[in-house]
Amino acid sequence: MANSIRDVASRAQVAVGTVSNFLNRPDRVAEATRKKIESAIADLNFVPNASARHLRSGSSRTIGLLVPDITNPFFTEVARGAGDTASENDYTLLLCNSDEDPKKEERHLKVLIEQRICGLLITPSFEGLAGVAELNRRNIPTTFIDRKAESLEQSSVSMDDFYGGKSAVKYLASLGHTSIAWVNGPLSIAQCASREAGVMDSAKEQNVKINKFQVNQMRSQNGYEVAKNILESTSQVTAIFCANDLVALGVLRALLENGKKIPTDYALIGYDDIGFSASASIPLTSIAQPAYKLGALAAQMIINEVENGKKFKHEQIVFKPELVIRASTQALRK
Amino acid sequence: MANSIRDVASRAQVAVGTVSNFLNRPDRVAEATRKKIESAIADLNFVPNASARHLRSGSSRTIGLLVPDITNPFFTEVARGAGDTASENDYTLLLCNSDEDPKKEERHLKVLIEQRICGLLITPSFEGLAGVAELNRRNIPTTFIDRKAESLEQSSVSMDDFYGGKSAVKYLASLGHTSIAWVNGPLSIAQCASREAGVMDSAKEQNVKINKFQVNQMRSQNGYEVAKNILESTSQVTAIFCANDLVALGVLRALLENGKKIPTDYALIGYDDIGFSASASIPLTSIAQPAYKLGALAAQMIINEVENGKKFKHEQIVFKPELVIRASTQALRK
DNA sequence: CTGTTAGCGCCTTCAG
DNA sequence: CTGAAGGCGCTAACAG
Repeated sequence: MANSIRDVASRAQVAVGTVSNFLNRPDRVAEATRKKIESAIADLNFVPNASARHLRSGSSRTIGLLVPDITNPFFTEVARGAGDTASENDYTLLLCNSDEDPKKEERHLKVLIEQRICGLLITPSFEGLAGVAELNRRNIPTTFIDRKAESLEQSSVSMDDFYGGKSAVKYLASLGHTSIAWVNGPLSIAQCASREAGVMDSAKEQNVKINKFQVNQMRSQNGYEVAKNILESTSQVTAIFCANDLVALGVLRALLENGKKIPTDYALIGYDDIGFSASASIPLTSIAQPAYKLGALAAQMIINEVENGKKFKHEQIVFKPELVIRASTQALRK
Repeated sequence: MANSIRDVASRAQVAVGTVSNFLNRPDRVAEATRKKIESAIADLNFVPNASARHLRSGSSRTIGLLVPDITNPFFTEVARGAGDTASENDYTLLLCNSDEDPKKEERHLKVLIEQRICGLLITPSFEGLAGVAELNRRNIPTTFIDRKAESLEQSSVSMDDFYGGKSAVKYLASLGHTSIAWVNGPLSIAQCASREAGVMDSAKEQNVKINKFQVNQMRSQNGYEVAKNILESTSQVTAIFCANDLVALGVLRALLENGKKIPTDYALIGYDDIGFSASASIPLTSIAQPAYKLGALAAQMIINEVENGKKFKHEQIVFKPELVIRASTQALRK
């Protein structure tokens, strides 16, 4: 068993309480004592036991982050941001991946409760998760990432998806495209629904025709598969807008395999601007979302909430995504 | 404060010990009592406190996973594998990303010790990390992932990098290539060194000429930048082998931008076979490593070690990577 | 099969 | 500024 605060105390010839003070409020202990304790700690290789600390103090200094797909670079960036911020504030981040599976999500939530996390960061992928309601009941602060909170009792850091959908279509219209394929994920995902609303709104404004296509999961393979449908569809689509980059990359691959030229035959736009999009063989035009920043800010907000308790004011922060133009789009040639 | 085992006991009209038994050895409690306890737990929404449990039992049922770059899909797959296995065995996985920064790595190691992890999974990116030695001193089992342990006192799950390097060159030689660019990362990384040894060995056997190029970090951008050097080099290289897929994807982009055709002008091979390689616009031939399996197996092994203590036999498991042929390579046309 | 009890390591009053 | 004592929630004997 590892050394405890008591071993340190006896070796430094002081009381345990003094060692505890040294650890938590060093200013309250005299210079001389401090030195004795320091060397005792070094000699014994003492590292405080987090469980004991949590148990006694009532605060775990641990925040949970639950993402639907750690395989998606967007979320790994979110996780990096949240992790770095947590570290800087001496919090531990517990990262859980639900793989878009509600069962796994619930299970992770249970573990997080067992760990008595003091705050949760989550990108909810399903409506009305029992687990999230549970967190609420327990008064564990929760902030949404990439999804606006409906309630003012809760913080969120999200993106303006309506605006994102709208600006992609607007941009394509400005290039002369009048018939656009829109490849979306399930409308049950709030982000997808908002982007679609933006798309349709802009289409109306710009007098552009939208052909809707749908994928069940927003992964590359799904994009690859749906591309067939686009190619076979009778309408003469000249541009394709996908609800995320993974899907767009899959579509891109399918198009190229079918001998299509990008951006000549089709203009292609993705969403998220993950790193791979810039380095794709045909660099992808995309709607950029500051993933790292979302994670970092969300972590900072929840830490503030945890530390300031009732004084804390909930905020719903919404960023505007940004169109990043690369080689996969160009003006329509008649 | 949340409900405790005591609240459950009093509501169910039993002793705390019985509730504890119910939680940990349900078979020792009678059917009737069990039901009473179950409903009390449900009524009170009781969830045991992990910290208290750990403190008392001496085991945290938490394993740490420290990776050098969570942004690399290879490692996110490793993490998925380890996380799933941990979950299945009722362990918690604490995932830490060092971003290839020794300082961050040491800091995370400290946190992991505070958490009293019962085992560590790590892909060491630097030699002689103080933190790892520290873990040893504390008798915390450590298993290496993707890196063979030198000591028989330690387990590891790794890949045969020599074989991987060798088989890529052999394959290219079989296609008729006699002059190959080999783009490697720092030789201080054990994997890179072994792959290079394999490359050189095979080159000698096959009578193939190797042109070495080097990147400082194994990311896409680095590959993109090094491609210039390859194009400008005087030797008439016809094939390029990169030490990982990220680098290869960067090279690919640079080549295409310079009007080169793949695989006609250059055959290109990567390493790792990350998901994006299959969906790259020119699907990449690659040396596949079963990342998910590495993570899952390593987690299983460390759990066995934790649970079987001294009886446990350390193993150094080495997988052979597999050549996956896709569109980026073809026989050399004279 | 169930109840009682003594801590696990630490923090926090509260006296000195 | 330092020291003694109580207890956070739980588990593991042990006694009944």
